[in-house]
Amino acid sequence: MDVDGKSSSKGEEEKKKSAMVVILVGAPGSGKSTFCDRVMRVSTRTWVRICQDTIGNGKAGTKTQCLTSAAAALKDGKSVFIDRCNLDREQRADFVKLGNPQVDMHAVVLDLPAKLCISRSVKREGHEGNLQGGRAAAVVNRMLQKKELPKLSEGFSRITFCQSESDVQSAIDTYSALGPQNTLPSGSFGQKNPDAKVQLGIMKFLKKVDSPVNAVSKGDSLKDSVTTDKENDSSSIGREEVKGGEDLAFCSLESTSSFDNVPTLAFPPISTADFQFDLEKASDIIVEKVLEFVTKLGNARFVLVDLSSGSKILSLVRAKAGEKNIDSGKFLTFVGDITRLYSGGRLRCNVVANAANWRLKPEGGGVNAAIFSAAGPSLETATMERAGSLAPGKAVVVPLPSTSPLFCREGVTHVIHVLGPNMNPKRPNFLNKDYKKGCEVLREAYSALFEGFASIVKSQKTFYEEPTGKLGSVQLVSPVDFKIPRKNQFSNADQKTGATNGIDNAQNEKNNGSMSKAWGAWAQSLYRIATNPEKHKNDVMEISDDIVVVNDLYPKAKRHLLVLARYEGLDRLADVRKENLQLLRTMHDVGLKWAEKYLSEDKTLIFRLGYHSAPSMRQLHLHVISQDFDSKHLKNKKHWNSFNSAFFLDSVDVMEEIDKFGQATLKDEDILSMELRCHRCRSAHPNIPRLKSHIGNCSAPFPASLLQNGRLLFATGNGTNQ
DNA sequence: GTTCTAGAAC
DNA sequence: GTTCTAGAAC
Repeated sequence: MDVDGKSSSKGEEEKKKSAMVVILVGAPGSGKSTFCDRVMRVSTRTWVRICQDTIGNGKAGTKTQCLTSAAAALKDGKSVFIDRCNLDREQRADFVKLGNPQVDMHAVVLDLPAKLCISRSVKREGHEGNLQGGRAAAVVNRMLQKKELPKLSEGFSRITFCQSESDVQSAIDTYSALGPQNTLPSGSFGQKNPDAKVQLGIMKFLKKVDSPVNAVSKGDSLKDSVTTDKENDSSSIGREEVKGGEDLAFCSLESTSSFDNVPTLAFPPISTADFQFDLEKASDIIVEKVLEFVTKLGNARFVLVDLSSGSKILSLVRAKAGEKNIDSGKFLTFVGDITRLYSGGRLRCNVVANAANWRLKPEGGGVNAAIFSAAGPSLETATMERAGSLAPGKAVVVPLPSTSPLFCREGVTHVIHVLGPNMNPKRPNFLNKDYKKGCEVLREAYSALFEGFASIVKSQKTFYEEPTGKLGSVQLVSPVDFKIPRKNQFSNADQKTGATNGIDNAQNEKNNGSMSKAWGAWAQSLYRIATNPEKHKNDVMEISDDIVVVNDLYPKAKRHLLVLARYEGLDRLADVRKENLQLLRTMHDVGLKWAEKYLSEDKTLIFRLGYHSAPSMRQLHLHVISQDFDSKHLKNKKHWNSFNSAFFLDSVDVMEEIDKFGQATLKDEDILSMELRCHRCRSAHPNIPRLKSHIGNCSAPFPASLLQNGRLLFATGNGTNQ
């Protein structure tokens, strides 16, 4: 195609305008080629992947060859991926020069853990760059040492940082969704602030913005929504930032305002749309209930959201809230798409309410369909794990999986499904104009919704509050309420009716039900101790608001104790997110304290603190276990390997991983059937009795990896040369 | 998580 | 014959 002529046609002008260069930045094994492949497989845009490893007739070529090919592809109006490491500024500079006012210059940084890149590089066969085997580790390490993360000032209009697999996935989604004419907002997205003193869970998701294709009009969300001074402030800041561009482009703006860290519930008006509930009555109830809970909850915000800018219910509520003098910093009304509050409106809401249907299914339209669609299929799965259906007036809290786009993009950690009364004869549970009953149910629904939100706020207390420091004062066996009180579902069946806290019982039942990963009755004992430690006075060694310490009932070593987390919903490590980091630190500190106590009593002991990748017993628990494994209860392969394979995750590593990536990498249960190896000298043994007799005698030093980073604890003066 | 036990491995 | 594992039941 000849595009050399200056007088290009209008069509070509358009085409050229939307071309872009995406420079991948990442070590070997970071997934650059996969990234390109996956985007190119589904994209409707024409992409050319320039790969230095293959550009020389299938073999490695030169940088100049890459530049020439890239320039040629751009001339053709094609978009280009530069698939080479590009780890330092100098390497990138020549490619950045390919950009011009018609060509967007982007960088996508695959900044994944070195460990992961190395293991991928080592494993891969037939890799185009032929970087395989043991050499890979050295190469990757060397390259990462001179890594220089790209900056907008190098000439990029957009940089996307990916620091976890889920970051990579959302970047792939973003680029895949780009049609031939679409552009992406400018700015730097996804880079975590390395200097942040307190790592807040919400930070993870802030700076990712989807392709604007489906974005709601920013004008609407910013202009019409504002009812409070604070909101006015933040929106005017927002508008300044976006001047000159249609899309939001917050360039690595990490807000330090405490306002952004206030737990916030976004909720749609319940029952007023399809369920045809009277707007006057509904607005009275909303204001009444908000007033009640604003007072109750203290540090939390409520946002009533409606999509249409002329929303009658919103203006009614606004007027009535004004009359009642509701603190405008705690309650606001907002016009916009409830599934895009952050990306579309700069409003951070960690909890979103869904006007659900009784089946808790995505079907129908309105808010329900929109939320299920925006959250992706994982919401449906997570919902079904909690409840199968919902009665009018009830709510169910569903933690949103971190893979959900609503989590990644909008920062939503929980969805609360709520079902209100129905005044529409064509819908189930029609109340036939019975507004006495209707108002009752609507009040109940808002109470249930706000109680659900309150329970989340409470469970994330450590996240929203300043860390309170070490657990100095240990309470000895005094009754302490569980973080989220709930009925004892195991012993008292007739309590199942009449939800005392308004939250539908279905969510409790399902926790324990027949879902894929259900906990058997035998797996509940730790959960029960964490819930009611005062009922287990004989077993409990320490209680605080956050933890309970017990001896393992079947210790697998001379000393083996468990630090239980007293948080509802944290059944195992898989449930742990960044907002629980402080809890992990507390558990670790408590574990250390006990290990030190025992070390002072017996200097031959060595301790290790860690978690099982997939525990058998419900309720997050930290094992504090001495490394003698001298116990009659250690009987089989599973016992041994659960403490002496990668299945056992050291507490120090878990905390680091949660801090960096927001979740821990868990090992599959398969590795529990691995061969039996001594944890010191790594010798293999045919069966448990032979292994046990070996470890009774083996005094070889521990493997180097265990001697690092404080994974093993020795008595002071006992050195680390064990 | 443990206990029990059939049957494989020795 | 004895030892040991692994799967089912709880």
